[in-house]
Order: sequence, then C-alpha cells, then structure tokens
Amino acid sequence: MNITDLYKGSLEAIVLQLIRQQGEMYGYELTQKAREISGGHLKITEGTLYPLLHKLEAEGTLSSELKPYGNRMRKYYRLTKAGVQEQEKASVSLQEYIGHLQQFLNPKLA
Amino acid sequence: MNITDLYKGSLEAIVLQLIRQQGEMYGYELTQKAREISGGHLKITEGTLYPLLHKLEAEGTLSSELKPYGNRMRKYYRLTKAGVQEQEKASVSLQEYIGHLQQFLNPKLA
DNA sequence: GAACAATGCATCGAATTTCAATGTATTTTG
DNA sequence: CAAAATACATTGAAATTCGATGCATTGTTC
Repeated sequence: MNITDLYKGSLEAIVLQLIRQQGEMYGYELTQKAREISGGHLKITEGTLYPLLHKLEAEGTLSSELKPYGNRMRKYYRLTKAGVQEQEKASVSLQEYIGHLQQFLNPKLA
Repeated sequence: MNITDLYKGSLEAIVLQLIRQQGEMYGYELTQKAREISGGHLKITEGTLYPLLHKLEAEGTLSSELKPYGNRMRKYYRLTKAGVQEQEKASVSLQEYIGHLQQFLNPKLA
C-alpha cells in the first residue's frame, strides 16, 4: 500500500476543487498544483488526467478553451454552471469523507 | 461523483485500521463496522471485500482462523507481525493524506 | 409454520479506473 | 546544443470495483 494509492477515489473531487479555486486551469498546471499541494505524493499521470478532463467536459461539468501561449497551446478548463453545482456537492462530500476517515483513525471521538 | 466513490483508494487502509483496533474481525463484521463509522456511506460489497482479504492474506499481511459460531462459520482475520508494520505505515499515510485533502479544501493554511 | 430479512462465506464477469509507455512539438536551462 | 521541462494526447495492460448470483443458517414477522 502506497500513499499515492489513497488518492485514487478522490481525484475527480480534487480536480474540481482546484479549478474552482483558480477559476481556470490547464492540464499540465493541474498536475503541478496537485503535486505541490500533496507534498509530492499525488502525481497525476497523463493517462489518468486527460481522460478524466474529457469525461468531465462530455458530461457538461467543465468547458474548455484553447489559448495560445507563445507558440504552444494551452487548453484551459473552467466549471460550467452545472459544474459549479457538482463542485459544491463534491466539496461537501470531501469534507464528510475526511470526517469519516478521522473517525476510523480515532474512533474515541464518537 | 458519489461520496461512496471517494473511499475507493482508502479501503485497504481502513480494513487494516479496523482489524488493528479490534484485534480480530470477520468479513461480515467489517462491512457492518465500516458502514456504521461512515454514517452509512461506505458500503463494502462482498465482491470487493473478500478478494481484498484474500490478497492481504496471500501477501502475509493478514492471517485467518475459522471459528464456529453456532452452526455457521466465521473466518476471523488478524494482523501478522508484518501486517502490524504495514498497518502502521498505512496509518501514517492516511494521516498525511487527510492533511493534504484539507490543504486542497483550504489552501490558505499553507 | 412459512416467508422474509439478516448473517456469513464466496465466486464470476463486466465495467471502470489507473498506470506506464509512447508520440509529437515547443521552450527553457545548463 | 543537448537535456529537461512544458504541453497536448492515445493506447493497451493491469488492477479495482460492482452487481449479480449462489449456498446455508438464524432471527423475525405475519
């Protein structure tokens, strides 16, 4: 069991959370920000991130816009209106989840 | 995104944690305890739990003992010596993970 | 006492998720 | 100028997870 494995179920919630905070983000930026905040533990691979972003866009949670940055392109993602709702639900779920994890670790505080 | 999904990556750590606290536990008991502590959110299905327990036993993290309870059998699992080490690592990882999740939710406290 | 829910083990196939590898191209750094 | 970083993406394999199913016992309810 690797600490990296723990993040598996929470990746989507984290991505929505980061985009919400920053307003808009591009893929590579998400991988860097996630790594930074997690103290290096959450290394989102491309094979995980891009399919996830595409799925979220297909579902109508995210919208994207290509913007040139010098000679290369960045694909910026932001939350749609529906996405904001989704993110808010995800945020509540995350907080509950954290609370439950703490219960598991420290069942005395029942 | 369902709150249940969040638990995916942390299932193994939670199972080890519960067995550590209780000394020994059988499969069905684990599903009930997990559900209870998570306020009903973590419903570990049999198709998930039993393969996981078997894997952990095959790896030498858990050992099992069949004990009769009335006319039916319960298969009790406990941590091996190696399993205790594993569990301690998992516990530390879980705490770090929780800390990181809180960072994602509340990045001000950097 | 018959039916149904709960307890207790388990497997199986499908679906989903995730990783590692690979590909292309530009920009920055040593 | 070569290597590392930036930036997009796909693909196939591996791992995980779910839902359905199966079997047997025990407890509850009508």
